[in-house]
Order: sequence, then C-alpha cells, then structure tokens
Amino acid sequence: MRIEDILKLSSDIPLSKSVIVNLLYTYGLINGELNKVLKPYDVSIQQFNVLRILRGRGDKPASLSTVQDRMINKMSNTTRLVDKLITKQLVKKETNKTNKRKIDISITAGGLNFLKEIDVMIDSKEVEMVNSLTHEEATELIRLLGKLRLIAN
Amino acid sequence: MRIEDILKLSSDIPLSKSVIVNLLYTYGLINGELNKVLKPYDVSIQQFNVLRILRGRGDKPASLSTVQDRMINKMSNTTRLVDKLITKQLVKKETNKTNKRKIDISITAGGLNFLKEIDVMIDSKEVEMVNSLTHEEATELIRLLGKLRLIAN
DNA sequence: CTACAACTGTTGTATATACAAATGTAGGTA
DNA sequence: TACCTACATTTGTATATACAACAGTTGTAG
Repeated sequence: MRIEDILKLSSDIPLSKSVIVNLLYTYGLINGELNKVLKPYDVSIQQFNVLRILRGRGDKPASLSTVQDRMINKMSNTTRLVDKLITKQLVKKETNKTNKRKIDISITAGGLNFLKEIDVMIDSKEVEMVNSLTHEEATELIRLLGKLRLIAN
Repeated sequence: MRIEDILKLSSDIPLSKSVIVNLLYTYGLINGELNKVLKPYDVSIQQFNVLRILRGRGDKPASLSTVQDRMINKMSNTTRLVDKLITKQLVKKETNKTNKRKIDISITAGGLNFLKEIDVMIDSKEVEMVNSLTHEEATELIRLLGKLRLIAN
C-alpha cells in the first residue's frame, strides 16, 4: 500500500518527501517487530545490540566509545545503557589498566547464554520480514539505502 | 560504504540481517539530519509532523486518535505531544461538542505561520538528501520499502 | 616540568517511545 | 433505568534519545 494512502497524505507530494516518509514509516514497523521479539526477554534493541557488539569482540574488552561507534543507532548515552546491562549482570566493566580515562566493557558468561537464546529469535524474525523480497530485490534495496546514505552524512 | 564495514560487522551476515541493519542505520542518519534542521526552531520531528497533519485538515479539527493514525511514527503519547504544542500556542484543543470523550485539536494562526517558515527548510533538506538517487532509483526504493512492509505488519 | 588542550566518560535536563492501568463517556441491552 | 462493554483520552513508569555541561586523565608544547 502506498504511504500516501496509509497516512492519508495528499497524493502529489514530491518524490523526495515520499522517499523519506517511506523510510521513516517502514523503519517504525520493522523496529516495532524487533521490539516485540525482544519484549519477553526484557531487553531493548539497543541493549541487545550492545551485547552482540561485545560478543563480537571475543575476549577483547571494548571501551565505551568503541561500543558507541559500532552501535546501529548512535545514542548519546551508552553509559546508562551499559549500566542497565550491568545491573542485569549481562555485562561487566572495569577501568582500563593503562588509560584510566577508559573503561573495559565485556560480556559475562550469563550475557553469552542470554544472547544465544535470543539470537535465534531475532534471526528468524529478520528472515521472515525480508521474505517478501526476492534475493535480487533485497540486494538492490541495500544498494539504494547505501546510495541514500551518501548525502545524509 | 557497506554497512558491514561501517559497523565492523563480520562480512558474512545473512542477507536478511543486512537489509534490516541497512534500514535501521540509514533511518538514524536521515532522522538526525531532519532533527538538525528543526533544532533551531525548537520543535521535534513528531511535533512538526502533528502540525502538518493539523494543517492538512484545513478547518476541520482532528481528534487525538485521528492525529495518531496519521503520524509517521505511531507513538503512544500523542496526548503529551499535543500538550507541548499547546504550551507553545501552536495548537489548541477543546472537547468535542457531540462526544465528550473526544477532543477537537486544531492548529492556530501562529502554528500556520510557524509551519510556513519551517516547511521550506525541511523540503529542501529532503530534496538534498534524496539527490544522490536518480528518479528511477528513488521510485524503486519506494517500491521496495513498500514490499518490505508487507510482512512487517 | 608546568600549563593547557584534547580525550573519555559521567551526569543533568528535556523530550520521545513503549506499554499498561486508570478515568470518564457513550451506546446498547436486559 | 441500571449495567455492561467499547471507546477516547489521560496518567504513570521505565527506557531511549538528544544535547550540553562537567570532571578526571593524558599527552604535549613551551
């Protein structure tokens, strides 16, 4: 269904606005679906994202700024986000030995187990959501989003 | 640049995950750009969106649920959002004459002037952001996002 | 070796998002 | 009429986002 009809916009909005509105609206739906998957586990998408980043580092701990760099949505408060994960004992932190400004953040064994469980759910939800696209369409969508990012920076 | 490189993900993530991550990340950039445009005017994207919806109704006031239906990002707190706009005197509300459960929300003259000023800035930002795509690519992107929405519901 | 600027993270404040519970109103039915 | 259910909005609580101000640490230029 056209976004113009969903949101009851006038039918002759500029193409550029249509692209933007389509993107924002579709994001909302996808984000909502991912949230629904995570809800039962009591983690937000951002918390889940941080856990995956930390797992990806293996034994090497990450500083706060490293985590932030790799987050899908750059948020201004990785401090508080990490603190929530620490409360849940999924993550631990200590000040870096050689640079006291930095902190070493790493995932706990509990965090790894937790992730292993959720990962499957998220992966299958992602497959399900993208299923309406053919392989070629998915590849093309990725290309077009990449092109769109060129000027958005 | 590939999202896998930007976020330093492993290079062999499933296509479905790549689509989702591309979408989420690109959203973040676009959203950030729009925010930057609105910042000097001290309105959020959501507040701006509500103003546009109300203007689109002409003289016909909208109920809270009508506004919510037409918002790009369905948020759970249109009440508080509208209240902020009322504080700024850009919007006014009164209880509906024939159904006391409903409220009639409408944009003020001040709100209209305010919108007129900002609209130009947003429109040109949108054009600028989509400029990296050809007309055909933009159209295709819209089509693909529409297809993606099919299962996301 | 001191002073300063840059770096890294924390804290504060305001708004937005998500969801559930509460409040008040309307309309239908026994 | 009394009651019940659905409806429309409000309120409460927790988390996320955005951004600015603050604080401690480090490296380096003079």
